[in-house]
Amino acid sequence: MIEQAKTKKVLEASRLPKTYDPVGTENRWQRAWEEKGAFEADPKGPGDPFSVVIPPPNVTGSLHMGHAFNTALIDTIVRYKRLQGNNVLCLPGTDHASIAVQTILEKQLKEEGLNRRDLGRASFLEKAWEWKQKSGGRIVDQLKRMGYSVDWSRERFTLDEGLSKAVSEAFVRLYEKGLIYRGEYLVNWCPASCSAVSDLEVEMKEVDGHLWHFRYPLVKPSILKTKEISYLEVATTRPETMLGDVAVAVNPSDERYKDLIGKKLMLPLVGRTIPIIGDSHVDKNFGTGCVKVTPAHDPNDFEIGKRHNLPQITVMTKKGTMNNNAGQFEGLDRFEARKLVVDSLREIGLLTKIEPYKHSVPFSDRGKVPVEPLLSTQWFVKMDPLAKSCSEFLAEGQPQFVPNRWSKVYRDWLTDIRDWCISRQLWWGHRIPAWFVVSHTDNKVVNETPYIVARTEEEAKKIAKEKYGDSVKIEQDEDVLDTWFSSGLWPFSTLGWPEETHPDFQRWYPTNTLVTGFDIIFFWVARMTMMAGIFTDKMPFDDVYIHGLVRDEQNRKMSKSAGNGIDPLLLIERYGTDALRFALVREVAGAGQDIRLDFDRKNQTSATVEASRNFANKLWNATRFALINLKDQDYETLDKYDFSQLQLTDQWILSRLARVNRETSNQYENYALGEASKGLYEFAWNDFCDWYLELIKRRLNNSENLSPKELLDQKIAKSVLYKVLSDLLVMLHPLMPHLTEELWHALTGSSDDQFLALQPWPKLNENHLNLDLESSFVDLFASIRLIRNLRAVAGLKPSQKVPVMLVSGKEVLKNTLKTSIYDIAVLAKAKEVQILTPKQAKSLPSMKALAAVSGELEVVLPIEGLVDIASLRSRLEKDLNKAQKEIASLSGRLSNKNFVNKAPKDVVDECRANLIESEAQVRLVKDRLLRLE
RNA sequence: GGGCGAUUAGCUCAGCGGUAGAGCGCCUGCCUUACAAGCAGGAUGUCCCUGGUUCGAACCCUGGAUCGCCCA
Repeated sequence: MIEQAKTKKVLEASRLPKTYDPVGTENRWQRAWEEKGAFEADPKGPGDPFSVVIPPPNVTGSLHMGHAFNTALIDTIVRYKRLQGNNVLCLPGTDHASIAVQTILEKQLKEEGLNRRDLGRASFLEKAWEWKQKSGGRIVDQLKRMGYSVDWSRERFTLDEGLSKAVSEAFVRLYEKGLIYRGEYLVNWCPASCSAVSDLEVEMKEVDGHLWHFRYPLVKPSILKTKEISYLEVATTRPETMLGDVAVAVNPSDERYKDLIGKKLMLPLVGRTIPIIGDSHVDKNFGTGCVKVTPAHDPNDFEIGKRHNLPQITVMTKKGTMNNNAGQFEGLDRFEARKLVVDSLREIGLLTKIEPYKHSVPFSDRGKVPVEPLLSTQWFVKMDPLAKSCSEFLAEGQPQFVPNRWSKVYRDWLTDIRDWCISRQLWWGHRIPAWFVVSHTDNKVVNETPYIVARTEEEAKKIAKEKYGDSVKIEQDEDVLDTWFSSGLWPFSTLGWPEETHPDFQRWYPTNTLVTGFDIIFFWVARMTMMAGIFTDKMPFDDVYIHGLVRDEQNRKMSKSAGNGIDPLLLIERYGTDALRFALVREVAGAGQDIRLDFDRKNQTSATVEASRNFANKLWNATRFALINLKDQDYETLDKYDFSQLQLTDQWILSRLARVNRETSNQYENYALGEASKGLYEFAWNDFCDWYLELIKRRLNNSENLSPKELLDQKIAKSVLYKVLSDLLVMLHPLMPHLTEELWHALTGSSDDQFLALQPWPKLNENHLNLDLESSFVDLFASIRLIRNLRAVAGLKPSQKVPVMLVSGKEVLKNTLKTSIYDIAVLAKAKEVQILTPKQAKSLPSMKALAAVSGELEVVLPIEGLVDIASLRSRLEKDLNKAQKEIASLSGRLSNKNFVNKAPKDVVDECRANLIESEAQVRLVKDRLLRLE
């Protein structure tokens, strides 16, 4: 019964359509994998653990090429490990993207004429969750369309309960270790999102600006070297900040000004008296050599201010408008104020010069507006101890970067690191687990208000009561944490941490490989290693595989704002997920390099992806061919036969198969995914389809009266065909999961609840490796090509069969040709094939036959009447020329004593052999040319 | 200013000490019952420039050019 059912299925499959239709197939398998929980991991399962956490995409996002690329790479590795029998966990999830989500929601509110404060925190968050439920699933669905073999039952979201608990736990522990502090510092303020951002979220951009020169009058004019000085001239790119100036600094070694140090200036427009100070950090050669000092609005000035104990005067609000310290400019936007300050200074004659000036301006990554350095009270993580621990791990090779050069980038960043501002003035995110004892400061939160850091409100309240009495009133900090704070915990928070006895954590932590782009090494990779170092005493992953960016067809970075993204879903619709995945992986060489994806915007086509789709179709048809021939189910496993019963052709393809098996698994293991895909492509298309399948067609031919020997031979061919194809499908599975799953089912007749994805990697049979045999097949193929080429030169019709004579004095070659005489006849469309020694050939009557020479093989097509003498001669002359050049080069090298003495023996031997061969060829070609006379 | 990467066929890229490769495109034939999304055959290169090391350099080392990225 079972046999019958199996047969029926295969028969159906043999009626596969001629072309592969990816979309339906892919959806079907994605559903099947998910429904059957094929990739759900079991911590008690067999095999060595192998775990990967995916870089959680932003919950607001939709699938772009970067995700597709990252997914293709991770999934290839993960599926390979599964085939290798590892106990694999690939854990998916998304992150909450504080700023991005909040920006979207506030925009929506604004359209209704509201802001978040009108709504209140609770209802704002309710709305945010609602929005997340609605749109957050999109990216997940799109990841599923990539065929991602992750464990969806373990999907996490950075704001879910467990991860939130991990975040408070991490915060509290860092605080208790003295690694988190709160204080008033100059931070990067993004006026667009009205929040502090970290240094990493600031992007320096070259901007065409101006350098404005102003005069600041001295309170009392001074005599310097008999010259009266009544003012100092300063130069600035940001005139509006002069309202907050508290000093002018000069270099103490600057002869022009050093005697003025300690004197006072009158700050124009404000009327404040400010000192002239000496600070060796001032660059004498920049501008006028006098620097206005605004500690509350410039990082360098902040440092100068600290060194000289200067006051900090903030002149702007958090919205980027001028505050009441700006006097008449209060209420103006900072850029409006800039204009008016300049105008005012011009009016009173203190503006002396405006020069065009190119300079770097910090922009907020998210808000896309210039960041304002602003004094503000924020929470910070002390980075030094964390970074130091990472550096120590790195010195021991942990983690291992692939390619290794990125470890230097990572290391350099760790060694020169500044503290991390982690508080954000937003609502969507992890609220900071700190409670202010507001009753202590008149029910207000001011810098002096004491606070309690605790895991929960109850815990905070308890501590507060103990310290401040029962009537104490506490209020939680309004702010949330940087999204990257929670992302930094991702590799262990997703596995159950802080509960370290969690089976997932026990089984799969630390994870094995992290796969991500170089653009987030600092943002994410380094944050994870730092957090893991302090909380788990381990690096969170062994290897970090760094990949590049996918660039557009003009090699530009794809970006939303430039609108040059190539939509992966469009390519999936058109060519299939497997084609896209294969195309992306195939472009990768080594790792870390950007790849360029070819794309025709007008027709929305991609030749690269199309080529991969064609490859998919090739496999589809190879399998169709197999199914048609295997429909009788009369093939066996190869161990049923004595290896010597197999034909050389079978032995050859099995040798190639074994070699590809070994090479491919090495490549997968070593992240050489591009190389693996190229190797499999070549094997599948060239060796298997172009040669092996063609070679066995003759044996598969079903004629009525086959001899027992022929029958056996046919059965063997079928068995080898089955073996090679089924192994190939397994090896290709990590790269083209859907197609191979489909074809494997068709080929093996496996039931629907069995998956190729869960099969073992084919066992490598070392005994099948036979390099000599492979090389003699290379000769055989070359001979066949030579005949085909001659046929083309002669303009023979494909249907026209002609006799062929192969002449060679080389025994090995002759033997190879002899055993394959029928194959040559079929593949080169020859009527009869004769293998002759040169002596035998000489004794034949001389004729103007079609002939060509390659090495020590001479091919003769004795078809006098049809020969186009001219084109034949030109071909032979070309060969002669080439061979003579070869001789010149080789004999040149061999006559060089240094070469013969110093080069390795095998190189010299090869050189000699080649020379002999070329000389033989020249003789043969010359002889042929003579016969054409 | 410091660092990194790239420069090889018309295009996209492999190769990284032993006579230059692939895919796409191009040219010529083919609907050869697995595949025209295919088959067979073919053409195409101062391997950016410059010195040097070496018997031998696309590959290693000097110096430079161009393009791109990161950090300040």
